[in-house]
Amino acid sequence: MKYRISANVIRRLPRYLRRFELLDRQNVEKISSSALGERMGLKASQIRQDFNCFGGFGQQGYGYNVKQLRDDVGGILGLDKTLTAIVIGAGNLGRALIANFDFAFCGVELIAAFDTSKAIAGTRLHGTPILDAGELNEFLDDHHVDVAVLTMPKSATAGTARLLSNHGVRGLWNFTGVDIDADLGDTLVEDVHLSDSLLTLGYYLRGRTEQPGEDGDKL
Amino acid sequence: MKYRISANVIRRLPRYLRRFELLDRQNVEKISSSALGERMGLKASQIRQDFNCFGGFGQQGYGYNVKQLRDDVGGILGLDKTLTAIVIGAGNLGRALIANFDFAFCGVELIAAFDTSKAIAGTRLHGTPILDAGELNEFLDDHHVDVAVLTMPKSATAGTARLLSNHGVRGLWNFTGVDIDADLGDTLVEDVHLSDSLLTLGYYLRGRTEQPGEDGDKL
DNA sequence: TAGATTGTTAATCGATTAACAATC
DNA sequence: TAGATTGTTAATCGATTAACAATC
Repeated sequence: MKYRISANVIRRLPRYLRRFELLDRQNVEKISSSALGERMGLKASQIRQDFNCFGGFGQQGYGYNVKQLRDDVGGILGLDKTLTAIVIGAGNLGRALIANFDFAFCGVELIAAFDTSKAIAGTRLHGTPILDAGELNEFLDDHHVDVAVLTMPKSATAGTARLLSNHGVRGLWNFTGVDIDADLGDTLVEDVHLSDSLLTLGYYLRGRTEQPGEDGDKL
Repeated sequence: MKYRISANVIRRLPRYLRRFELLDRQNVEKISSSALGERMGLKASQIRQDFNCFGGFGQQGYGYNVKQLRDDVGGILGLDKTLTAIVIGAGNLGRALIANFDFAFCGVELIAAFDTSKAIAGTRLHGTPILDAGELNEFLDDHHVDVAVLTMPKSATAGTARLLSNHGVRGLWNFTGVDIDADLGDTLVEDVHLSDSLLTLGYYLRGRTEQPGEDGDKL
C-alpha cells in the first residue's frame, strides 16, 4: 500500500479494467499474473507491483479472480460514484461521442449537450437533450456538472474553459487540440490530442525504426 | 546523437511541434530551453536532452530559432513524406474525422472512406469520396494505402484489421476500443482508447489526490 | 504435503535532472 | 570581452524487473 500512486500506474488501470471485462465475457474465472502479462504485453512482476499499490487482490497459489479484480479496479477508479457531464459543441465529433461513446462504462452520466446552432436546439440525440449555448450559464447554475467535454471550435476554447471553471466544473475533457494554458484553479484538463497519436504512428511507419515499447497504445 | 530514441522522446515530439507552431503564430522568433520549459511544464535540461537525441538544433548563447526548430521537428516526424490514408466506417466518428481532423498537419492525405451503408456510397464529404465497403478489396489492390483509420463497429474490427494487413496496409489508427491482439506481421497499431482518457480524468477528479505529473495530457 | 503463485524486497535499468565546460 | 545559453557528461531519481520467502 504505497503512499502516492504514480501516474504510470494510474494510466494502466483502465487497460486492466478493459482486459478484465474481456476475460469475464470469455468466462475466464481466474488468471495468474504471468498469464495476464502474456496477454497484455506486460511483465508478471509489474502487474503484481501495480496491484500491490492498492493492497493486492490475489490469492497465493491460485492467482486473481477475474470478476473480483474487475470490481476492485473499478472501485479504485471510482466507478461507483457517477460523475455528471455535458458536451459543449454538437458538431460531428460531439454527436459521435453522444451517440457512440460509452459514458456509463466510465462511470459518467451525460446530462446535456450545448450548441450555438438554433436549428438543433431542443432536439435530442441518443436520449441526450441538445440545448442552445445561450442557456449554458443558467444550466450550470441549476445543475451540478463534474465534467465538460469540449468538442467546439478552437476559437471558443479558452473563453469557454474559463467560464466552465468559474462555474465550478472541475474537469475538462478537451478535444479541441488547443492547449489550455491559463490557470484554471483546481479544474483539471485532460487533453485528447488526436494529432499526437497519428504523428507518432506516422513516425514509426516512416522510419525503419522498429515498433514502440509494448503494444503501442497510450491513449 | 543517440543510437535508439526512446518512445518517451518520440511521444513528446508532436507536443514540441504544436508548441513551435503556436510560438511562430505569435511571432516569437527565438526561445531558450528554459523559457520553453516554463511554457510547456518541462525542465530545460530535458528539452535540451530531447533535442540532442537528434543532434541538437540550438545556438549557444542564443537559444533556438522557432521556425527552424519547427521544421526540424517536422522533419524528424517525417512530415515531408506524405502518407496516404483511408477511413473505414463513415459513422459519426468517421465523419467527424473526415470533416474536422487536420490530416495534412500530420503529413497524411486522406484518399477515401468506406462504409457499408449503400445510402451514402458515392457521395463526398469534405472532398473525400465515400465508397461502398464492398469495393475495399479492389481499392486496396489499386491504390497504395499506408494507414487505415478504424472507426467502424467493434464487431468488424478483428476481421477488417487482418484484411487490411494482408493487403499491405502498414498502420492502423484504431478508434474502435477493441484491442487488436492478433499478430499482424509488421502492421503497426496505434490505439486511441478514449475511455482510458476519461477514466483517468475521473480518477483524479474523484480522489482528493492531487493532479498528475505535468499538464495531464498524453493522448 | 507439494505445487503454484502471490506479496514484497532487492537489483537493474532507464529516464529525468543537475552541473558545467564549450561556444556563440 | 562578458553574458547567455547550449551540448553533454555525471548524479539522481523513479520505474521496471528479478528473486524469493510467505502462504494458499
